[in-house]
Amino acid sequence: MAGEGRVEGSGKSGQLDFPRPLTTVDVVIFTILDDSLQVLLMQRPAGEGEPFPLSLALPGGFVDVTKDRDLAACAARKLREKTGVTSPYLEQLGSWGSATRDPRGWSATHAYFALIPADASVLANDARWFPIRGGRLKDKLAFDHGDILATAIQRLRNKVEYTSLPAYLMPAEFTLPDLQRVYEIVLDRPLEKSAFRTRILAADMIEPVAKMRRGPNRPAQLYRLKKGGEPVYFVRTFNPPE
Amino acid sequence: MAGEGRVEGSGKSGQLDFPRPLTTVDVVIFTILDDSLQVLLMQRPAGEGEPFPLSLALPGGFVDVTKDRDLAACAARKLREKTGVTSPYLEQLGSWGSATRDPRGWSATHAYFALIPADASVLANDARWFPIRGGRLKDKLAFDHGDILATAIQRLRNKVEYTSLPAYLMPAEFTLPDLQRVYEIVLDRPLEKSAFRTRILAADMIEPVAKMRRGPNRPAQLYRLKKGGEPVYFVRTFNPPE
DNA sequence: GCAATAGTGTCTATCAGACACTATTGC
DNA sequence: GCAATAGTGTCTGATAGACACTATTGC
Repeated sequence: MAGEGRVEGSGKSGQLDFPRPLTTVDVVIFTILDDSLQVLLMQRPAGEGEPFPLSLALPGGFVDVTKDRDLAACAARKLREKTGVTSPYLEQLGSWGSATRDPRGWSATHAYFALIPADASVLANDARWFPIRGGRLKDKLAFDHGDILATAIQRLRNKVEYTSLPAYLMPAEFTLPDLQRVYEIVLDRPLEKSAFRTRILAADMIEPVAKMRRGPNRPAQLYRLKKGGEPVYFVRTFNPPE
Repeated sequence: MAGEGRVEGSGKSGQLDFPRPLTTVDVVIFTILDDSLQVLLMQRPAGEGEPFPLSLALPGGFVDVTKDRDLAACAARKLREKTGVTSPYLEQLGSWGSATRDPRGWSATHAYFALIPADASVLANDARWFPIRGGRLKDKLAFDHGDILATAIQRLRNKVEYTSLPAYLMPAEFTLPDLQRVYEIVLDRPLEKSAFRTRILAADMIEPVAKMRRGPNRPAQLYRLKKGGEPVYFVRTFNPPE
């Protein structure tokens, strides 16, 4: 079998002379597009010996020990290569490793999840957005990427209940109803306008700009994210369960 | 230098013919002992070529691709080898990987954290409990284990605000004041007795056993964890911040 | 004026915090 | 009775939910 993963004997130290698992990084990249939550997926290559040829998969790949200083840099590089985005919200999601998840051998992936505004990205040729409907993706994914994506969706939904994360999905300027709509898309349920506004404004995370969005109705105040970038944690979730 | 980490050429597939990072798993094991939160640490071996000889470190080590089916099994094995505990609360904490964290080369560790009752453990010879005072450990640790431990403490404290995690630190039978004391130790602040009892009982996570703890005062009802094992999430944290 | 959306106010329910109060044991 | 700890009740404050109400635009 190809790629046994035993390191070259070092002579001196027997310590390191044993098979090493493969090490990869995958990134779950979310955005809001067409009024729904979408995730960036790629098609696997079709080359000889490639696992899951032509299947859909999360963007990711092997850690390059010559290019990547650390795991977060590796994830940021993959995000940049696929979307051109350089300063996203990027959070570690967890790691998945087992003897069987990759047919090439024992492998472990470090998964990250990123939130970006759709209008800030220029996609690579082999990458496309796929909508998440009803909290799930229709397509099957390569490896255990379906599990990783499900975990990412769950983490996102959970955090949206009590944090300002959706702010990172917004364009530079947005209105409060825009932001509420994004919360509702991610949570897949309507929120109370009054409670929503009170909470967001109390959190002191956004500031008004001297512009209004005009339309066929009353104009809405435009806001932008305050500097700082740290997500805000609310003290209560939006809805007591049941 | 020893342990370059380049895999043996496979001939067929050039894909896998590049250096692989080292892959390890470390476990942050907490318990309550002597009325304080404690973490299990080991002394690093002193052998030739060993990094951080004789320093304190988290229990952990390389993934054994022949013994470990997956990362969680590897973490459970290390916990079992050091404490004898077989069914702890075990949660993934995150992963740390960089070119510089291990002098032997690019390495990535998958960190877990475990909660066990002190009375259920029989420590390995080279392992000892170390108290965490004021939310920190006095000693410096090997590698980046200080960072990992700090993250684990923060995660534990954060989750204790709104979950039933401390229940996994308790012996089989305990009273409500016992449990409250453990919450207070982890959070390092006193809690209101009345609110605490209301919340815990409403969470339906423990059940009374037909016994009381007697002492030089009013006896206290003994409880045990209900079957199921899943931690309970409360809808509000204990204390609104400030 | 009317439709449409932005934004506010008012009432209620829930639950943590504070704290006083009662209960049950050993001595 | 007294000390000590277990356990309960009562009031207040913060905030989400529900929902009605006002505000400002285009047509």
